[in-house]
Amino acid sequence: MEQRHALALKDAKMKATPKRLAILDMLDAESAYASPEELWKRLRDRFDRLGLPTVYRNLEELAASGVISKVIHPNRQLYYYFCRNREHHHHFVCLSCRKVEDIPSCGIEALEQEVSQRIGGKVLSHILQLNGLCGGCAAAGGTP
Amino acid sequence: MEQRHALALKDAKMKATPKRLAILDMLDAESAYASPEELWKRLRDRFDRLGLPTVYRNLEELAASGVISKVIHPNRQLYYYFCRNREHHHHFVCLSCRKVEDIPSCGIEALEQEVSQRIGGKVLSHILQLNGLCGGCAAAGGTP
DNA sequence: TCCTAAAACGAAATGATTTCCATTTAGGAG
DNA sequence: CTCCTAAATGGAAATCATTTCGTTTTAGGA
Repeated sequence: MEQRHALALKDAKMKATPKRLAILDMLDAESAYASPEELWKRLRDRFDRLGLPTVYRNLEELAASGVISKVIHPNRQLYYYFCRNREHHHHFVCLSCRKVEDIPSCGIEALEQEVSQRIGGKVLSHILQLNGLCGGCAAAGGTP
Repeated sequence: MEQRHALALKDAKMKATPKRLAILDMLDAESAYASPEELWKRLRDRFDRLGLPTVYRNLEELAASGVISKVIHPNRQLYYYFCRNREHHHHFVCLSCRKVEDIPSCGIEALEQEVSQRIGGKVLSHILQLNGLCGGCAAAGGTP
């Protein structure tokens, strides 16, 4: 697995430092999104020195390279998610337990086309995310 | 126009205070999204006293009532937009000049259905927004 | 093995947003 | 029209997630 991540970093032209790999590994081991501080707290005992800014920086760089994805959260804090799916897709995120599920197809390319034409401009990106409660949390009467 | 806004506030069970109405009027006069601080600066000369927290509070309450909408911005700051369109719809926002255009139909209801079924949970909300450059900004070589 | 650009440190700064509580006000009741 | 109360506001201060800074360390190609 580390090998896989090291290669992903090489593709992104980022150095495969131990801390960067550890961050990736930790995110990869979850099916939920995590905040920089949470990851930092969990990684601290694996390194005698690990700065919170390092975690922030790495997560941001990894997201910029497309290795991980950002989650849009109502509280507007930063959360990241490691996603094996390399195809263009979107996410359903559970606001209670933070589980993330892929939404494989979105018909947005067509919409982008149409909107570009109509406004005569250029669509650079789109945001599509479904928020809700996963099966378990809904059954348990969870709240966002 | 103020009458229209006062009614909208009554519908939302919010008092029609002068400042609240002024905030709504100012947003309504724009075809672009605005930040709390920008609105505050522009409204300050119309009131001898106007606190920035009041602007933040009002914008948040108005958005919660659905009278105005929030814009999701890459810089993660708060922006708001007044939208006459009372139907469910989404927005194209120009990252350069901040112009907002409606995207009338989204096929997301179907997607919500499908995802709810698949995960056995509940989709509470969805985010869909197209980011880009409007016709004018794209022609002028604008940057996000 | 060296060298250099990239990465990490951690203390400190930042700055948008929120909180607090005292004061004012809108608007329904009488 | 006048009262009354819940809602709204002011303004200073706090919050706190995130970023910056200058220095030190390190990965990895030469």
